[in-house]
Amino acid sequence: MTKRILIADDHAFVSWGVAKALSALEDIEVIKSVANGIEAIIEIRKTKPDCAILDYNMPGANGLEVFLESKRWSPDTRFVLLTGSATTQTVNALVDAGIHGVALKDGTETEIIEIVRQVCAGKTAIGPSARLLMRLPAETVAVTDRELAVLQAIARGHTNASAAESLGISPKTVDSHRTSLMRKFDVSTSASLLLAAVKAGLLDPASIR
Amino acid sequence: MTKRILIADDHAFVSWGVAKALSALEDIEVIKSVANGIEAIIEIRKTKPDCAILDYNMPGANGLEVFLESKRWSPDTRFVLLTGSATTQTVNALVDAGIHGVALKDGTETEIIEIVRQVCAGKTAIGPSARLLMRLPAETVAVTDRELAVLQAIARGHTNASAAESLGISPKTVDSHRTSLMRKFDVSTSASLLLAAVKAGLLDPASIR
DNA sequence: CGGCAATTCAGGTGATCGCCTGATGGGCCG
DNA sequence: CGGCCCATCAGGCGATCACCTGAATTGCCG
Repeated sequence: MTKRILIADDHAFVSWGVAKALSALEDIEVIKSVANGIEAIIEIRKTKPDCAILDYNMPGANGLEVFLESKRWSPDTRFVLLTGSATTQTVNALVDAGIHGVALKDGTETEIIEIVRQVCAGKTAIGPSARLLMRLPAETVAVTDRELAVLQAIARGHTNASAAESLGISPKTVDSHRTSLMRKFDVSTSASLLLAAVKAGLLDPASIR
Repeated sequence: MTKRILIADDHAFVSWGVAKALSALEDIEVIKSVANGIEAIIEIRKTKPDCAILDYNMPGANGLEVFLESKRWSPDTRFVLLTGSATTQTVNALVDAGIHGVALKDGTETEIIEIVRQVCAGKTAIGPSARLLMRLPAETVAVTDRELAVLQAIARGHTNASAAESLGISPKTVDSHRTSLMRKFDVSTSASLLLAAVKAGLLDPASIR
């Protein structure tokens, strides 16, 4: 029985290469390639493929969002994350959300093919390189909602006082959260706190402002 | 006459996909694929290909470093940058350095093929998407050597005083440079200064510490 | 129900920052 | 040679930060 596969990746080379690789297999047919998250959700809902290969970084919606939304509309579709820049947090979030397979783009082409096959066969498959990421000293800093809000306010250039105003709370509360964050990240200045947050994947420099 | 091409990319899918695409052409032969910068330099020096396709982000040495080093040993080789995450600064640096072609990975496969063909033919080719990047409001903030040193010190968590000590200058001098930087970046806190520097490509969060 | 964590806020203190003016010397360029 | 920029440093001042203790409220989980 031929498996119908959808590929969602905004990098033409990757989707093209993967499509070529998978098309060479007899029991697999690539029915669609899309280049952004929104389109991926729409197409998965419409075509209900047996398997969807998702990039994480896509315009419109990221891999996690596509996965969560799409599986509501196409519960029988199995999902493989194929990402180039995966952090421990990203992989963990995807696995926690129940994704069926994870592969990194720096793996070999046989690696992803094998993962897709296994996932299509109903198994769960985490690629060796992705598994390595998960084993890493989790370095997971638990940040609460309000702490994150304060973090983003500081990133926008706010002082304690102006951040307080924009969040509608007392400057002292902002101070509390900021101090708490600095303790968690083991830094002693707001400046290096931001850098640490960027490194931890909590802040995206490009998306501020 | 068949062109001998080398591909350097640490993403297996990309190098594999590009190799497949180029191999389909009659007058092109992919003689080698490498996955890191050091290996790229060695192989280019050894094989002296007609054309080398370089990723920017690679372990060992980045695309710019590979280009600068390799052209000394193989002056007749023509170089194409193929990158997924290009900033205005990156592209400009490469073009300034005299690279022959620039293509982004989010382009179509025909785009890169066309660029490689043109570069092999002796022309200079900048892909449409890369050209778009260069047209962007250059947003180039000129930073002096000492300012950059101060910036990195702050990024490492130093205060004015401790940064001064590590640089062997007066705290007041550090203060001057930091103030000057904040003026240039149009921010009013050290924290958002760091974020702005990251956005501008002057700091790499991953490489601090 | 009782502990626990998150969130909120207060008061206080010393260190540091952000920014100002102003000065000195070196290097480059027309 | 006279600007001009860079790097160096000084003094000073008000705002802000970094960090402390302590405390009230809420909601969740066992």
